[in-house]
Amino acid sequence: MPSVPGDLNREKYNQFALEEWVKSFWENERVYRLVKEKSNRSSKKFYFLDGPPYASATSIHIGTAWNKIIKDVVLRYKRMTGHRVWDQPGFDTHGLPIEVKIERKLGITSKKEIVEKIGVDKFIGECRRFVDESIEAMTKQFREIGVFMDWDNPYVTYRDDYIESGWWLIKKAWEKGLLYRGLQVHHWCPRCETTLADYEVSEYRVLEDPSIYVKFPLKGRSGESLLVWTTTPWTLPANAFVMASPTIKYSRVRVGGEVLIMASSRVEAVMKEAGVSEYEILEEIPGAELDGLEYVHPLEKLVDAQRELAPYHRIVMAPEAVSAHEGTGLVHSAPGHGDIDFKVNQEKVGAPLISLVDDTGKMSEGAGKYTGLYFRTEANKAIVEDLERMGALFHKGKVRHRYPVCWRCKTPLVLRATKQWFIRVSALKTPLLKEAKEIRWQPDWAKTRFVNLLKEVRDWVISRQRFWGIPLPVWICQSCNYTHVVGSVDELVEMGGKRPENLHRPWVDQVELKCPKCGGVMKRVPDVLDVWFDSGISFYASLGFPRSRLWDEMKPVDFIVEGHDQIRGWFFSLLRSGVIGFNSSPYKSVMVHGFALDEHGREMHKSLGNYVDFEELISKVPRDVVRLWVMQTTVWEDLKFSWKGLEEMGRTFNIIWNTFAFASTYMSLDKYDPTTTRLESVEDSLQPEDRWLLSRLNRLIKEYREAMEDMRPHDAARMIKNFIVEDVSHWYIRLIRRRVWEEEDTPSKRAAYTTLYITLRNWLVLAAPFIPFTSEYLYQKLIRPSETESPVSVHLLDMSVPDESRINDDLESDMNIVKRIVEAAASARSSAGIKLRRPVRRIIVAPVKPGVGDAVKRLEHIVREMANTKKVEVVGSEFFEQAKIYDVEPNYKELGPAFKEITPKVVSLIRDHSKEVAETIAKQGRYTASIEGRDVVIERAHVKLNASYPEWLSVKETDIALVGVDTRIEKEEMIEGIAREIVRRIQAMRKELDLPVNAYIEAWITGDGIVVESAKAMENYIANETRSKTIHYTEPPNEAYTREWEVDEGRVKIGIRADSG
RNA sequence: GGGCCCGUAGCUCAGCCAGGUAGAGCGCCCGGCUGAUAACCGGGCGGUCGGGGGUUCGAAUCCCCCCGGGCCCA
Repeated sequence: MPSVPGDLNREKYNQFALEEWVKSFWENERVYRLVKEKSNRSSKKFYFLDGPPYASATSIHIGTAWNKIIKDVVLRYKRMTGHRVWDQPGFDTHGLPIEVKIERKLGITSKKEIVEKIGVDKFIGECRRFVDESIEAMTKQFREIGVFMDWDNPYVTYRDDYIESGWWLIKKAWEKGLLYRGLQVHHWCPRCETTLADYEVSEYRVLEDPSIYVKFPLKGRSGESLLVWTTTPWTLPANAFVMASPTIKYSRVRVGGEVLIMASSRVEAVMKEAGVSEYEILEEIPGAELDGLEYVHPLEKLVDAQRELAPYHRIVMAPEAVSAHEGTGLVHSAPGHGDIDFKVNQEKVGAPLISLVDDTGKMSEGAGKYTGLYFRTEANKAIVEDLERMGALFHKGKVRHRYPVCWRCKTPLVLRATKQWFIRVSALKTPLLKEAKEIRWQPDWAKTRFVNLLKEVRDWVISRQRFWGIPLPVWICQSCNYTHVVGSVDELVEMGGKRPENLHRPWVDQVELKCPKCGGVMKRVPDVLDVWFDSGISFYASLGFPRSRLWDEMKPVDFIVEGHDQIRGWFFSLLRSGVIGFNSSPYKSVMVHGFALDEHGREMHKSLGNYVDFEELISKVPRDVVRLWVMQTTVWEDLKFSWKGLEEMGRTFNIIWNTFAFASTYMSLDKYDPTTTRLESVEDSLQPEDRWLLSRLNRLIKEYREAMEDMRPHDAARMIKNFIVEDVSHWYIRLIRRRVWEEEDTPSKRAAYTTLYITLRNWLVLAAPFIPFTSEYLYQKLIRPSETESPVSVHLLDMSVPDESRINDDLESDMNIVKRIVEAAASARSSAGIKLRRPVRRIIVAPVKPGVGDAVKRLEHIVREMANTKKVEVVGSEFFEQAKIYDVEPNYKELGPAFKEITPKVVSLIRDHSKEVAETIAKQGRYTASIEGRDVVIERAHVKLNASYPEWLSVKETDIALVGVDTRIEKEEMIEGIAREIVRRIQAMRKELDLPVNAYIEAWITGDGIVVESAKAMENYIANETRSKTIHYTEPPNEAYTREWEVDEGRVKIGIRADSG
């Protein structure tokens, strides 16, 4: 078997090039297919369902990339732990946003133009082409960042089989009595000519509207009117009644020759706004007394529809609709144009539901003289003019307020009553709640949010009056109105229809069925489904249910993960569909991720100029760097994008590379073969640091797996990063350097190699889900050449399993202590100005916490090596107490009152005997002396006591120990120190010459006496460290590479030359 | 207006669930180490833990209110 190669040593590190190499490697070796085949042979199923991104972009958002990276990490982990992973990606393809994009592209602005100018068939074709292009572009980018999913077989919601699966659920809802057609007030976009669901009404603009106060004369009370405020004059023609609150006080106010009724709390403000200063409050009356008062509508004669509404013109008690802080406390109600109006009418009035605005926003038949005028502009103007002319206007002003606009085309919306199709989700509240509570949520609060939403669940308007969507499969008989819901294409044929060439409009609209009741012609209702319906059925529709029975085998979905906006969105629509269709939740566990925001925590938008383009990102930052960086942020919290953060992560990759390059360099030099040197065979030679690293490794494997199982991938990501950087690179490799440099093939060196090799190999396996490119590369370069039997790709390995018997808490705790002692020693050396290169005689440790002394004794060799000391002494803290030098200064404030007139003499005494006084007070608390025959007792409080350590002892005090460095350098230490200075310089020169690490040289050393003397005394050491065959103490020849150096003790001239022999 | 989340050093973030002397990395300054070194080690500078109140011997952590940001709703 070949040994570990040294490729990584020779190669210059370039993460971009590395990833390109891996990309072609994966293609050439068909790695994804191999991974998939291995996974398919596993027995435990893992049904992952991809939340389909909306296919309307040519470039993905950073958040979308993060989303897929999370999924990829989880799926890779699951495959490596022996799961049969379902990894089909999906795309959401229908809906208004795409229609609007296509309209723009075609240069049209209305539904009418789609039908008459373009043709629905061509329009649908354009939508489909656009979607296909988007899918292709997005797929390319997902692949680019290393996402291993089945990209050749995504589920796509516009396909006929998917649509057919959708029909199945509508039919199911119908059979359960959950599907109904109803008249309800909803926001409507007059440009898109479709109804919008509540959640689609999400954008508001500040717009100017009229703010008018209208007089509604009371019946039978001449000169007395209700004062009504509105900002939507166009709704006045559809007025049915006026709402007031029984708990508000109202006033009869005399203005000029008439009396107006309004809320008492509003009189002052309204009069001020109207510019009326002369008015008189005649009487205050409780709101309840207004109940039932009848009025005459000022537009009654101009609007046909008012004939139907006139019988309902009275005051209705509706506190839920009335505010005492706005308007007049009397609210005009048009049940066909207001949500709350509709409700109050339904519950308390029962007036006919009349909307006087048509699909395109024009006043409809029934609006009398206003028919044909556009609601917010022309109609408003005409109505206000008429009111003014007939003296029904008390005041006319303007208001700027937030008004809802269409989320796609920004057209101001109109509230109107239309006939729509609903699913009675409100009837499913109990099962929805029950199912939601069975689901495992990460984090916990997502469940809280979800349950809160479910408690307020409302019926779902599923119909849209558009084209690019799943057609509503409802056919109605033109003669007898018999309604039938079709659940499949076969059923169409059974009902006498023809199989359409495509299930979209317009083809499906042409399918006519024969009425089973009367034999008449049945036609499809023209609506399509809300696009949220599409993704909500993906759990079974992506598997081809009900035509395929795969769903029965796979159910339920084991895992889904999306952003927290999807709690209300996809997580909810999936559950809703699951309960409608199968009476149960379709998924078992949910992970929620955050939003990708900009540096300042604001949303990234092209319009805000803070948008980071995906292509730009991966051209600047290597893929794995992006992956590990996004994965280390707490998954359910928002991700603040940061170029600086990415750059920092790039440096981590440099450390990873260096670590593997180190292993590659020395293992190859020593022809280390991991297949012949197993851990068991070096067991007896394992040093404490080796056992420590193996303990850390196995703890890592254990905790990593726990984090992954608990849906905390960010913890796992941080663990692998910290382990390789802190434990392996910063500590272990520093510890084993000496062992690795040994010339001979010692058991200790073998043990170090084996420990390091096992560690790096396992680390690659753990890292593989997160940084698939880098782990693959390092696996190919370091592991596979020697382990020739191992799989083609790192992604075909099984996830590491911890050997818990290797986890040693005591050893890890000892090592932690020793690390801190070494740190303290370094600090003490630093303050004494002694370089680490210079050996010191001894380091003295006085533990202040239990266990410290033992740890230092057990790992003494590490302290010696890392702190560069000949001896480590563990002593009691009295050592430092006794070594302390005390000094005092007189404290006049206390001395004066105590000693009065002899104070100056006491001060002199303290000054003259400061050392003695200080020490005595420090140890005994007081100092006694005699001044002019008088006994004097100097107390602790009489002086300022200072303690310090003597020159020869530099001390660092920590909470676990006092660590002292004996700074007295004898000749022996000096010689050794100088020798190390020389070695260090020869090494630097070797490197400058770019000599191979194992090349031999010849060296010349001349210079000041003590320097050369030291070199001679340490000749063996120097020769060994620098691979010098011979060392001459003469002037170097001309052909040698020569430099002059200065060390503390003098000058030295060094020459080196590669040894030819 | 409501539900949920976030706010810790100049920057990026741990720590909070299970209260016990405020941490890491980056950046800046000084020093050291170095044949894995664009690495690393020591020291220094840097904090009203968003603000206020409460519980407690003790609060970044638990409770209440407020401010700023996010998501979802009204």
